[in-house]
Amino acid sequence: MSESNLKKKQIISTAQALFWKYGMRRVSIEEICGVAKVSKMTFYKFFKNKIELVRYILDKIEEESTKEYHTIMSQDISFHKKVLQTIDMKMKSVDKISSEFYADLHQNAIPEISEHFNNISTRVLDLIVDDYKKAQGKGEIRKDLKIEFIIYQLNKIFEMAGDANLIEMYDSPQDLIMELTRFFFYGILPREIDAK
Amino acid sequence: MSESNLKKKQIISTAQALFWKYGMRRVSIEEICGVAKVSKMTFYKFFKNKIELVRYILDKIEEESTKEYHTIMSQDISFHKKVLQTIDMKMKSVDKISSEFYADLHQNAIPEISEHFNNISTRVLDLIVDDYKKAQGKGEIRKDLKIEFIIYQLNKIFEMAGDANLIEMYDSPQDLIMELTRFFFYGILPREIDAK
DNA sequence: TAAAAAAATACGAAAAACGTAAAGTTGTAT
DNA sequence: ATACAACTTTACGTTTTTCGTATTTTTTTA
Repeated sequence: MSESNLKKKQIISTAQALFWKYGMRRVSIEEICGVAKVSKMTFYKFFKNKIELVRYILDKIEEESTKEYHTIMSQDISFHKKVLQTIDMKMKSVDKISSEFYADLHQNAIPEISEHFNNISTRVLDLIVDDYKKAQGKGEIRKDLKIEFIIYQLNKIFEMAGDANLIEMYDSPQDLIMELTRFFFYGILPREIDAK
Repeated sequence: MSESNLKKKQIISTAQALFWKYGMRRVSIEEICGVAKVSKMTFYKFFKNKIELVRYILDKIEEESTKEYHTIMSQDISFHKKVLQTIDMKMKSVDKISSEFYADLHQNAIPEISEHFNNISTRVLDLIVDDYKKAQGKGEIRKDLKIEFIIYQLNKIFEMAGDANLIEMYDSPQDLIMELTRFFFYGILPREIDAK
């Protein structure tokens, strides 16, 4: 009973990571099992097939992402800190939206799933965009930046934070995340403080 | 004779794009033909099989990337401008190194090809890293940034510039590229100039 | 309009992925 | 020690995908 949930979680998290990168069409059940170190039989103990697995993952994402988002944004702290918290929180869980997964859901069109996915992502994104636009209005974000662009960059951070090629450049994944975060805020140019 | 080369180029560039995103294992010949709008027979007119295609692409990359790089860096202009030129030039051709393609070459290990690829990428990267470190020494880049991180971010720019989801946020791909470039240099925070 | 190039169709063979069954392993609680 | 549950391993037949080629039809170009 304690074990069975662990295996299920292994399946889900690796499937999520693989789907994210490659879309679901390109990822086989056998590959998921291989990476998750779970036998095929165990997979079929939990999920009828790949589509059921995707449905499950999407449901999970919907629940988590809306809950997480509201927790962060309802706090009474600066926008800058909220962004940092967003990054920190998302870092712990696997991220929600990837362009590959997204594209696959759109193109392959298992109608029920692709519709479900659209509902989730648009709802969540609308919330975020709204808050960021307010922050931009207050001068907390460069005015000549498109907010949608920022959201996109935020998502990219999580992709990159999981990139093995990048991780191995640093002593720890945490160091990489800090670098990514600083880059997100400041770009590559020296800041006035540094130049001093 | 004029047409045949065009078809070949279509095959190569789409294959390159697909391999880049998904690695070669996940991309079938039929898929390449479909996207490139070329019949399968035409494919086999030019290449014996997938491996031969990959070999051809790698050879092409080696030649192009070293040549391009030297052209840019031998000029007598500021580092900042060289970076802009690098971005501009790479933008025109498909980029060289992608993490997926890279990972696939490493793992699947068709030994001859994977070795060849390693030689190319390390040689090119060493050149770039060297120049960027010099620039950092001169204070043209924030000192607390790892140079390898910058190279990685540069590569990401080209990935993102081809992302359909991002492109459709902007009036033109050029606008997107400019946004990406500004983000690369300045991050999201307001600059002193703007704040004024 | 004839020749060349490419596409479309069709096909058998090979490989990969699917889904299930049965037997073997491991850990664990009694 | 034993019985039980979770999981793995092995094996297998089926379906799907991909491969590579042959043949016919369409398009291009000279």
